[in-house]
Amino acid sequence: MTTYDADGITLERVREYVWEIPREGGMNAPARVLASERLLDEISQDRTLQQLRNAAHLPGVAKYALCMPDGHQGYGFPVGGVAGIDAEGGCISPGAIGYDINCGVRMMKTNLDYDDVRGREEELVESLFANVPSGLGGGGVVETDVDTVEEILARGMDWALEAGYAAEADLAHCEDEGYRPEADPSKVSAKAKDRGKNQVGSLGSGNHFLEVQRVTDVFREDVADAFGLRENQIVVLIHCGSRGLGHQVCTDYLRDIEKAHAGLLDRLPDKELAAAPAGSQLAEDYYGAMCAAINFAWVNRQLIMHRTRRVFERLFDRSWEEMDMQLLYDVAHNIGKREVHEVPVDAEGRPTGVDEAVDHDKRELFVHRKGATRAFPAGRPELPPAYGDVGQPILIPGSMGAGSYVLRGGENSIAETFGSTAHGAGRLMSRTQAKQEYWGEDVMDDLRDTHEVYVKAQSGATVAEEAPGVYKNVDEVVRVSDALGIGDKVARTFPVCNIKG
DNA sequence: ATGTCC
Repeated sequence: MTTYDADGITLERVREYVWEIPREGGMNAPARVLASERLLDEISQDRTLQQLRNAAHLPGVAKYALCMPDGHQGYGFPVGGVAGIDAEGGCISPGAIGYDINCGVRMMKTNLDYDDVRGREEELVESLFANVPSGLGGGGVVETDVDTVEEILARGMDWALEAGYAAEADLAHCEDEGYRPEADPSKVSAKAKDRGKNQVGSLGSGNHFLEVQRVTDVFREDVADAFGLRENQIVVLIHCGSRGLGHQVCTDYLRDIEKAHAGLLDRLPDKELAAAPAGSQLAEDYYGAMCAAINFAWVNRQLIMHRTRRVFERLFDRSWEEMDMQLLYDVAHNIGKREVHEVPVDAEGRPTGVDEAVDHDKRELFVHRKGATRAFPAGRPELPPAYGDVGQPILIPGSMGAGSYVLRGGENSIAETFGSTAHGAGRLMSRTQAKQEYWGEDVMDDLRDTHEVYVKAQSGATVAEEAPGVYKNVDEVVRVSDALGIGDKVARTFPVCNIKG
């Protein structure tokens, strides 16, 4: 058997690009890493593998805990981690969903070509930067009150439609139609709502951005046609989350769960994995609050897209409808969701690790995707009609120097990964290390001079933190996803201009 | 990711 040794953790090679940490000790299931050896070399440099092994200790983990090809260490649970956990006898863990609840990305199409924007990049980047709120702290497209925040939390994209910031088609092209009906705004703290009220329609900071891109390659012509993508087309990618509101929801519930379920926590290898048992009051309350923060993030991205349409209308002197600025899709990167999957079950019929299975059956799970994208294939009823025959669009932001990818949900994703794939290139180094290696102005000069990419940011430090060199090779991440049949390559894009916090 | 410690 081929094995891979990584500082105390031995992985067994199951087949090409599939590595397994066998079940041992307190693990409730094995763990799997989906990666090439080259990516595994990078993944094993930080605490990702330990965190993945720890995640397999969560009660009710079904089949195996997973790490996607872009995985790196996060708070308690890897970014790029996926766990399907029994929604009846298992648990829900905020750290396995992430602080930035429904951090995600959407792509808006246009009927413009690269030639239409060439020579006007600086005008475009200045206008976007002036009109789309970004950076740490407050300031959004809408600055509102707690009552309106509660409406947004309860109704998601439906609020944006009624308030005149969205078209019907925008709702249809979001995961879950931009609305989680289980949202319970009464379970979101006053402090979280207060942080959110002046951040509706704001990018934030860190790796969040708005990028105008051009399509450079099409790999699957039939799928690209169904998605409405073609070479040289201008598209806009928006990456951001639920800002201070979602962060506060995570903070609030981590604190409460640690206290109320200390017994469960004592049996876990890492305090950061704090989890609420399925069926407990805190599990229900956190789920309702998390769904509300998910709704908030969809509205956030919608308002940024709405403002982007206005900027394009002024610059190109046409209506957004005339420029066919339609939403391709909005995908969540950091969410937990009740989904039914076929899983191994034990003699009592409870979801279990793949080794202990006496049977397989459909069970409701809390699917935790943290830095991972849903990747449902053709035929799934959750997909919008336009994508029902080809699979859902998956958006994989790369870096400012490498470009990004559009994939489609692969045939094997349901069986292999609870219907999931990677969410980006994945960091290679910490933000602190990035700021030691790079200087923002130099990164911007280099991108402009060598790639004709125009960047404008609130802070030079943010540009240094997001320099192309801090990311893994996105081509390699996508190659593995495609080879495993969990997310198939459809098209590639390259930046034209980028604004960030 | 994040009013990067109430």
